[in-house]
Amino acid sequence: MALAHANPADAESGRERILHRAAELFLARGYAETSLRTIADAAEMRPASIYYHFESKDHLLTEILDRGIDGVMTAFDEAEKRVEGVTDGRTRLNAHVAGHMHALFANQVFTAAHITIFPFIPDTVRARAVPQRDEYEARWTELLEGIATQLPKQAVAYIRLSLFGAMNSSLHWFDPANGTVDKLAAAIVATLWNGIESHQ
Amino acid sequence: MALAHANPADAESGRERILHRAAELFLARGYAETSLRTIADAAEMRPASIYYHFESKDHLLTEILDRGIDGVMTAFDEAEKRVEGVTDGRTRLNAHVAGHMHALFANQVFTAAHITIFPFIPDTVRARAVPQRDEYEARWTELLEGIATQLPKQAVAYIRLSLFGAMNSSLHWFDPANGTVDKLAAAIVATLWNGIESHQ
DNA sequence: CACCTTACCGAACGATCGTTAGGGTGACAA
DNA sequence: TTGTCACCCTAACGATCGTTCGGTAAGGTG
Repeated sequence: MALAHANPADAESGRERILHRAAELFLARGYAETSLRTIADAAEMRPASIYYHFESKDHLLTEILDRGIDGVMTAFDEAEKRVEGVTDGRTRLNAHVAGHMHALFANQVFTAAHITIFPFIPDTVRARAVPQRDEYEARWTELLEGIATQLPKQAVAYIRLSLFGAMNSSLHWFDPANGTVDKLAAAIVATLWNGIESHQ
Repeated sequence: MALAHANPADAESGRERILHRAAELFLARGYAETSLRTIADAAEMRPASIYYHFESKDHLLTEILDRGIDGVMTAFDEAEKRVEGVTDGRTRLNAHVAGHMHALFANQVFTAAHITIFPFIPDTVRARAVPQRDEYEARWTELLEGIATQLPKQAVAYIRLSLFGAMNSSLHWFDPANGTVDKLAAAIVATLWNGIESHQ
C-alpha cells in the first residue's frame, strides 16, 4: 500500500490545505459566497473536519486575513533592507511598490484575498483587522513623507491613497504571465512620478 | 386619517424603494451578505412583496447593475458634450474623469454598487454585465488614444487601467463631505499628468 | 498491553435562505 | 354595485447554511 502523502502536492498538512484553498475561493468568489462544504471539497476532506483545525468559519477567515497582512508587512521590511542607505526617493519608492506588488501576486493568495474581500466580511472580523491595516498604512505614510518632504501632509495622504488604488486594483486585471511584476511596479511608479507629460 | 405618502421621502414608489435600498445594502455589505428580508425591511415591506416587482433576487441585482452602467454612460455623454470642440487633452480628460467621479458619488448608488460588488456576484449575472462594461471601457480607450496619440496602444491600455483603479478605489476612502468631487477628479488627473515631480 | 493524541468521518441539528401559493384591500372604471 | 387591477400581505415550502455530536482508525508513549 502506498504511503500517505506519496504525492508531493499532498505534503501540505490538512490545516494548510484548508487555509490555501479557502483563501483562493474567498478571493475568487467572496466570503459569504463560499460555503464550508465547498472549502472542504477543495481541501479533500469533509466539512466537519474543518472544525478540528478552526473554531469557526470566521476564525478561518481571521487567520487568512492575518497572513495577508503579514505578507505585505514582511515585503515592506525586506524592501527597506534592500534600499538601506539609499537616498534617492524614486529608487526607494520603487523598491517598496515592487515589494507590495510581489506580495499581491505571490502564489500564496492571502494578501490578495485580504485586500479583495475586506469590504465584505462580517463586522466583527473586520473590526479586528482594522488596526493591523492602520499600522501598514502608517508605514507607507512615513515612507512617502520622507520622500516628498516639500509636500503638505494632506497631499501625501492623497498620493498614498492613489498609489494604493493603483497597486491594489491591478489585482483585477494584471496577469503576471503577461509581464513581470517588477515592470508593472516600475510603470506604476513612473505614472505617479512622471505622469503622461514626460511620455509625450 | 393621513394620506399615504404624506412624507415626501415616501413618495418613491415601492419598486424604486426596493431598488435604492437594495443598491445601498449591496454596496455596504455585498450581494450574498444581504438577504431579501433585510432589503424588505429597508424598503418597508414584506419579503414576498419584492416578488411582485422582481422575478428573483438575481433579476433585482441585474437591474441595479444596468442602472449603474447607465449612470457612467450618461456621465460620459454629458462630459463629451461639455468639451465638444475642445482640443486640449487635459481639459477633455478632466471633464470625463469628473463625470465618472460624479456618477460614482451621486446619491443614486447604482454605479458605486456596480463597481464594488461586481467581482462577487453570481456567474450568470456577471456574464450578462460584461459586454456593457466592455462598451464603456472601449469609450475610454478611444478617448485616451485620442489624447495620447504618441503613446503605443499598450501604454494607453495601462494608463486606462491605472486611471480606473485610481478613480474607482476612491470609493473606499473619499468622503464627498470633506472635499468636492471636482477637486478629487482634478487631483487624479494631475497625478496622472504631472506626477510628483512637478510638485517638488 | 493500555492509554492518549491527532486527524478525520457520517449524520444530523436549528437557523436562515430564496421563493411560492394564495389571500386581502383600496382605487378606480363600468 | 360589481369587477378589475395594482400592490402588498401571511404562511409556509424545500434547500442550503454553519455547526455539533459521537464516533473511528492510526500512531506514539508508558
